[in-house]
Amino acid sequence: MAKEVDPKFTKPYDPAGTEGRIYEAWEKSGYFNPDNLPGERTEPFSVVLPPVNVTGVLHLGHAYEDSLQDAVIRYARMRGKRALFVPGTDSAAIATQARVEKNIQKEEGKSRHDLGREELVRRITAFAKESESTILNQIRRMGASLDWSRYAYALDKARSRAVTEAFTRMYKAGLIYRGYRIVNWDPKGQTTISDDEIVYEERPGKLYTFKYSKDFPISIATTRPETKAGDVAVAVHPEDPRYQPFLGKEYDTVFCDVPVHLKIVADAAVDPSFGTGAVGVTPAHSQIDWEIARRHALPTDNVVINEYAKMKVEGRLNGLKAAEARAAVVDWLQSQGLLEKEEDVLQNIATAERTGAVIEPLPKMQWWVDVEKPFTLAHSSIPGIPAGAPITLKQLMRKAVESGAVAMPQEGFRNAYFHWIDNLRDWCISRQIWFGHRIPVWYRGEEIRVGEAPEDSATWLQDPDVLDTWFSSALWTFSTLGWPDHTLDLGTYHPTAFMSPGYEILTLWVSRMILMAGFHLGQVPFKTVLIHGLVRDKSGRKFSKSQGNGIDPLEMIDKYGADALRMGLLVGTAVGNDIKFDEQKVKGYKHFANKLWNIARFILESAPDLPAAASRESAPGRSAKSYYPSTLLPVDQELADELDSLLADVTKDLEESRFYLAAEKLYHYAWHRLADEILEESKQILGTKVAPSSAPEAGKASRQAFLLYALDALVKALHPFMPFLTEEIYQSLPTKNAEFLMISHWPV
RNA sequence: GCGCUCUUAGCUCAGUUGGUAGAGCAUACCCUUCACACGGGUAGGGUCACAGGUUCGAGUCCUGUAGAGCGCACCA
Repeated sequence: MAKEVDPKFTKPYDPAGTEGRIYEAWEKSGYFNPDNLPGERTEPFSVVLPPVNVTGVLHLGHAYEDSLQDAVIRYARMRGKRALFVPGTDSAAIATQARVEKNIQKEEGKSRHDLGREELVRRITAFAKESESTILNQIRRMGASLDWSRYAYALDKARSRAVTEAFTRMYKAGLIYRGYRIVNWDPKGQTTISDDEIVYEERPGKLYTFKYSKDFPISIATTRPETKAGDVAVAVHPEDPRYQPFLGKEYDTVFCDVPVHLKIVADAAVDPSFGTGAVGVTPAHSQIDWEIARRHALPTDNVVINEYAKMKVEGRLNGLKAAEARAAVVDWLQSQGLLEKEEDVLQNIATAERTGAVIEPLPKMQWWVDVEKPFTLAHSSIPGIPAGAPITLKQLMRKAVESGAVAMPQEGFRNAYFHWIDNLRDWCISRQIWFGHRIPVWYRGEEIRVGEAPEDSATWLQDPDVLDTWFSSALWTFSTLGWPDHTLDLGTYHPTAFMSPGYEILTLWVSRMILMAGFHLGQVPFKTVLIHGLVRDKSGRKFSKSQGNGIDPLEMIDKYGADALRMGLLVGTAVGNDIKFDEQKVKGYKHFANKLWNIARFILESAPDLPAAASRESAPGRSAKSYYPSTLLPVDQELADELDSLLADVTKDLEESRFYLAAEKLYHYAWHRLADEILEESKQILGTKVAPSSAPEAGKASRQAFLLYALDALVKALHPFMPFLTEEIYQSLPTKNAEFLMISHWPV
């Protein structure tokens, strides 16, 4: 009685032999591009892939992000929407340049200055190009249904134009300005970085208490004695009784060969309980001191440390590295009998995220985005931000989320976001590196031009700096859709529907996309943002090259298949929490893939010739009842109802972003309900090779009809999670009536 | 210092609006039976961190405590 089925089902499911073939067929079909999707699709649904750095290879974090967003896109596509998933890569300016520079230094012993700007940029571009194709193919292997015809790269022509335009508009609105201010200087990377690119590290240090000279009346405490050569004042709390007599007095002394002039000032920023309650004010090498100096009209240009973190002063300290200078100053203090105390303390050291170097605050002329300056929007679709009413970028970023225009369903992340905004200062956007979007500003004497290159460009000098890589990334949701042109894509797909970035870039990227989309379009960049966690190793450590605990997603795919990897990453992990990656889990879902494969085999083997009704495409809103109105017996009708209610449940989970639950429920039903119970019971009804059934024909037909329906529905509902396997089964289903499962209708 | 997240079976984690605790892996025993040994069956294993409270009823809500992780600020 067993029917002959496709012989492929007689062997275990073979992901390696299936996935590549299927992805190629999908890609060739053109259905990744919503313009080609069949049927009437009016509702757009777009997701822009967080651009992947061209330096890298695919890691599990990408794999997770791809799985999550691809599941969302595939679900939307099956719901009949114009589903667009836009692929892209980022130049990751500092990271990429640092990496190539390191290679060149190692292999050729040359620095970037030996090569020159043009040659270095040429080399980095070549490296990026090579890296790009590697990573794009890796993303394909995850099964991500990206529309490759809309591929964008951060440094391509269209994106460069968007960057220039964005910069120009913000400059004209007075939101971008050039200013001489204290910045976070990375002595290793030789560039400024923004506050958000700083990583604080706790390190043991020493707190020294001393006097500048024998005659100086006040002792001060510092962890950086070497900077004291640059002091211009001593600040105390205005109400500190100990120092009232000295307020306003000025002193001249020579500190370790360096003449210093010190004024005693009162400033509320000083904590009277810390150290001696008196602060040596070093405006050129401390953010806080800079601000104190500004408040008291003290000189701010007393630079004693240069860009290489070396001393630049008169006398014995000159040319010493900061650490050496510190020792020298301490020696000198001791020899003069000025050192009063030396205590061990734990301090938070600011280091550069990319290079790990200790940040040296320095005053520099840089470009900034003003987050406090009011401006008005010509158009706005963001609730609470009317066009024409003055607003600041800070307020805009807050309102967009507060009003729900950007739905950020996780309360914890919403709070973190608001907290960040409250502490936000102007954003330093210029970087002293060569790879990236060069600042679109030209100088000729006192003249300044912003925007496209002037025609007589030979007489102008372009600003040598490039923009923070996050500046162009911040435009990504709309620069990928054709902005600044008013393209059809931009009108159709922006704001995008959904995005799921990691929490580590909530402030670096998510917030700035909201800023840019708000300013340039009066829109939000996405309607829903679901922040996800970090993929860690089994014991909770971050994956890192130096620790050697990296896991290559491609190796997992080779071993278990992309479907299994996707399930292993998605199931049982609440979005937002960190994921401890467990290979055993992936292995488990490989077994599940095979289980489903065999469920399909069983049902197809025992399937009759297809009842006419079953071949109908499942129009939205149709339940199993409407498929087989005359053939289902009550017992099977009950099974169908049970399945339908599960499908409704799963659909609700997907609508509310509980992917991990939806997938798990389907898994559980398929294995422990359908296979373990219903199929076993069905053997009695349908008969087996050795034990023919004695059940009446009507009972058989009814059960067969249900089983076909169940298989059809399961394969569809699992498709967002396990796209390859389900597509491969679908291609053999008698109920198949679309070219691909990918474009068939969701079973509810 | 301010804030966030987590604490559920040996391990990794689910548990959506409160209704008698779940999965995978691991463990023990049995079964190569006819969709699948990438399988089937059976079993053991949890006072849901702790202490209060709200409720007819709390893993789920509230308050507090402890531990772990993270973010922000301070860091003279």
